[in-house]
Amino acid sequence: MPTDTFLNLPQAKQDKVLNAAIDIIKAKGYDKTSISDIVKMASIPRGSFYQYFKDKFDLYYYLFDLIQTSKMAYFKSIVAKFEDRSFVDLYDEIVMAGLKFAQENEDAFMLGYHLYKASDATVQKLWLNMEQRGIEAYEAFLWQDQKKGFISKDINVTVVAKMLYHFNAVELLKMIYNKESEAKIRALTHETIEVIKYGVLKNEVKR
Amino acid sequence: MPTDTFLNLPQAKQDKVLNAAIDIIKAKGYDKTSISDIVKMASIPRGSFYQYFKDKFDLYYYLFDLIQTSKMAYFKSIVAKFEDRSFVDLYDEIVMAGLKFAQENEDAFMLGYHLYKASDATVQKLWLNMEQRGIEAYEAFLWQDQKKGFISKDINVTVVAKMLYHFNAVELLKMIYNKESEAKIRALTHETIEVIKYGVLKNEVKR
Amino acid sequence: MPTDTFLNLPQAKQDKVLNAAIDIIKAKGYDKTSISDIVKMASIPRGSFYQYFKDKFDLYYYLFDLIQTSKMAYFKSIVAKFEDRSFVDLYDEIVMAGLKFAQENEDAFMLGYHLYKASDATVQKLWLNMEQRGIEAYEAFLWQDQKKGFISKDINVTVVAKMLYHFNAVELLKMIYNKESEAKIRALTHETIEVIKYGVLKNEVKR
Amino acid sequence: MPTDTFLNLPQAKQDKVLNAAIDIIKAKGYDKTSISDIVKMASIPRGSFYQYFKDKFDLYYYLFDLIQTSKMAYFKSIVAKFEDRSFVDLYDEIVMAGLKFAQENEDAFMLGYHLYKASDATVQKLWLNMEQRGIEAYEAFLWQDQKKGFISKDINVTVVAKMLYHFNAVELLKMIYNKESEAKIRALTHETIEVIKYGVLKNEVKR
DNA sequence: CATGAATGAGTCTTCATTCAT
DNA sequence: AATGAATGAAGACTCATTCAT
Repeated sequence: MPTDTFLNLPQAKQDKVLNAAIDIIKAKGYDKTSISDIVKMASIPRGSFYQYFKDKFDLYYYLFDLIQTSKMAYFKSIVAKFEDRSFVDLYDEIVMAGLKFAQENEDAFMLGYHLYKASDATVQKLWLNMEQRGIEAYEAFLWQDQKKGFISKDINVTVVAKMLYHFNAVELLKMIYNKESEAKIRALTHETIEVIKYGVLKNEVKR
Repeated sequence: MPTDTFLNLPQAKQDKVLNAAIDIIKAKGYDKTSISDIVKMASIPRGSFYQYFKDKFDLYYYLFDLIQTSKMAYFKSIVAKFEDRSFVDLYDEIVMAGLKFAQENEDAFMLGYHLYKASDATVQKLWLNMEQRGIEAYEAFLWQDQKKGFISKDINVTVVAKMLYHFNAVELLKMIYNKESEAKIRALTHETIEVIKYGVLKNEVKR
Repeated sequence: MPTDTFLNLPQAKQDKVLNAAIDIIKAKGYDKTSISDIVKMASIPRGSFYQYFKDKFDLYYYLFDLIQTSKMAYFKSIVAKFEDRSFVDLYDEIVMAGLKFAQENEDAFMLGYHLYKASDATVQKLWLNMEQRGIEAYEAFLWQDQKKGFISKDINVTVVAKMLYHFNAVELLKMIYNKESEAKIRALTHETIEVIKYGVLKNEVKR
Repeated sequence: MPTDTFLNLPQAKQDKVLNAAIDIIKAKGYDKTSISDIVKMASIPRGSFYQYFKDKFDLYYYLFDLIQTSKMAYFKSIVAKFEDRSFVDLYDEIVMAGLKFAQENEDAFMLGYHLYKASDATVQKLWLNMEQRGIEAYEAFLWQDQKKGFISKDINVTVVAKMLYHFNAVELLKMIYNKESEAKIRALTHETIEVIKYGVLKNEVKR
C-alpha cells in the first residue's frame, strides 16, 4: 500500500505518478521497468518515490489492485442482470462485456496484460491469486447452473471453469491485445461455448 | 548453438555446466539467472563460459532445444502406436504419456516450466512457437477424427485444440509441478475429455 | 554534455572530477584511461560518474569543449590587435601567443596533446574538425594578405596554411610539451616563417 | 622478433598469419585488433601464436619492420638515380615515387596508415622513430643541396625538412588513403615545393 | 515534505596469456 | 611442435535504495 503521503497528494499528482508507471510498463514491460524511468517520466524527485511507496513492488501491487477493483466493480454490475438465466447461455454476453471493459479501460487492460507476462515471482503470485478468483467466479456460476438443472450433474464444473478461463486468458486476451475485430471474437466465443455445451461427438445420445 | 569448444568437452563437464544452469534456473527462474550464478555453481572460470557459449541466450536456446528434442522424440514414439483410433478416446493415454515423460525427465520438465514463466521477449517467442506447434499437433489429430467421422463436422477443431492445450499447459503442468498423485491427474484428464466429448448440457439430443 | 546533476555540483567537486580525468589522461593517455581510474582518483562512487555523464565519451567531449572554448577566447583577443598588418609578419607573435596560452593553461594544453594522440575514432573526428578550423583560420589570414597585396597572387594559400599548421601541430607542440626554452621556440618559428616568406633558393636578393 | 619456429615455417604459412594480421588491422585498426581475431582469421591454434611471437607486440613490430624495410629498399633504388640534381627540383618525382610505392604495395601502405593512427604508446614510439628517420633523409638531401649551392646558406634545412615531411605525412597520406587522382596529388605537390623554393612574398622575380 | 546526490554491488562481456596434452 | 582449453582481471554500465539538506 502507498503511504498516506501519497494518498493525501492531490489526485492530479497521484495520477501523474500512476500514469507514468503505466506508460513505462506498457512500453517496456513490467520486468524491464525501472524506478529511474518512472521518476523521470513523472518528473518527481527520486526521493519522493520512496516517500510515496515502500519500494518498487509497493507501487506495482497498488497498480494491480486498482485494476482488480475496477474490473470487479464492472463485472459485478454486469452479472447482477443475469439472475435466473443459465451461465452457458450467457457466456457470450459475459465475454463481450469483458471485451467492452477492455476497450473502455485500455490502460487497465494493457497493464493487466503486461503484469500477466511479468516474470517476477511476487507479481506472478498476485496473478495466480487473481486467476484463482476468476476461476472461482466461473465455478460459482456453473454450480448454480448445475443446481438449477441446466447442466448435467456428473460434470466436474471446476474442470469446465478452468477450461473456459484459460482459453480466455490466453486466446481471447491475445485477440483483444491485437485488436482483432469484435465479430471474430464473438464468433470464436460462440464456437467455444458450443463445444462446451454439446461436446464434439457426432450425434449420439449421451453416455 | 554452443561452440565446438563446449561440444568437444567431456560429457561430464558439459553436464556440469548444463546442470548448473538448470539448477539455477530452477531456483531463481530464468529472468533472474545471471552468468555469475552459473559459473559459480559450475565452478568454471568466468571466461570459460564465453568460450562455450556466444552469450547468455546461446546457452538458454541450447537448453531449450535439448528439451524440445527429447520431448519430440518421446511423443513421436508414443503417437506411432495409435494409428486408427480416435484422438478423443486416446486423449487419456496421451496425457498420461506426457506425465510419464515429465517423471522420467524431471530436469527437462522443470526447465520447461521455468522457461514458460520467463518474461524475456526472445524466450517467449521461442515458447509461443512451441505452443503453436503443440496446438497444431492436437489440431491435426482432431482433423483426422473429423475426417474419419469420429467427431461432428460443424466443430471448429482449432478451438477444441486450443482449449485442451491451454488447459494442459496450465492446470496439468501445475499438478505435475506440484507432484500431485497420478490418480488425481488421471481423474482430471478423464473429466476434461468427457466434457469435450459430450458437452455439459443435460441429456438432450444435439442441435 | 554533462548532466545537470554535474553542472549543479559545487565548483570544487566538479573540478575534482575533471582534474582527476585530466590527470589520468595525462598519465595514461586517452585510450587507456578507464572510468575505474577516474572514479578512484576522484574518490567518487562508480555510480556517481554515470549520474554526471552519460558515458565515457560525454566526459571527454566536455573536456574537449572546455579546451576549445578557452583557446578560442584567448586567440580572439590576440588576433583583434592585428588589424591591418600582414599575417606573415605577425606569425612570430601569433605563435608566441600560443606558447603563452600553453604556459598559462598547462592542463588544457596537455589534455589537448593527449587528445591529439588518441586513437578513438570519435575523438579523432573531433580533432580533425578542430584541425580543419585551425587551418581555415590560417587560410583566412593568408587570403587577406593576398587581397592586400602582401603575398603573391599565384600562391595556393591553402597549401601554405596546411604547411604551417601541421608543422606547428607536430613540431611546436612537441617542443612545448617538452618544455623547451622560449628562445629556441622563437628561433624555430622565425626560421620557419622566413622560409615561407622568401623560399629556399639562393640567388634572389633577400631582405 | 618472431621466434625461429615462425621463421622456419613454410613461407605460405608465415604469409597466412601475417596477412591475417594485416587484414584485421586494416578492418578494425591497430588498437582494436585482438589476438582472437588474428588466430581465427589465420586458422591457427591459439597456442601457436605464442610459439611464433613472444606476444601481441612482437607481431606488430615485425609487421612494422617489414613495411619499413620494403619502403627503404624502394626509396634507395629511386634516390640512386638522382645523383647530382637538386632535391627541391626532384621533390615532385620523389613524392610521385612514394605514391607509386603506395599503389604497388597497398597492404604495406594501409598498414602503415593504421599504425600511424595507433594510440598504443610503443607503436607510437616506433612511428616517431620512423618519422625521425624520414626527416633525416630529407635533411640529408637538403644539406647536399646547400653544400652544392642550390639553396641559400642561411636556411635552416631541418625546418624545411620537417615542414615538408609533416605536410606529406598528413595531407598527402590522406589523399592517397582516399585514393584521390594522381593529377590532384601532383598539383598539390608542385604548389608545395614552389612555396618552399620561392616563398610567398610578392615583389621578387619568380621563375 | 521535497529534493536530488550518494552509493556500491551487480550485470554482461572481452582479452592476453598460460598450461597441459 | 601443435593444439585448444583454462583463467581471471578488467572493462563499461545499471539499478534500487538511502541520506543529508
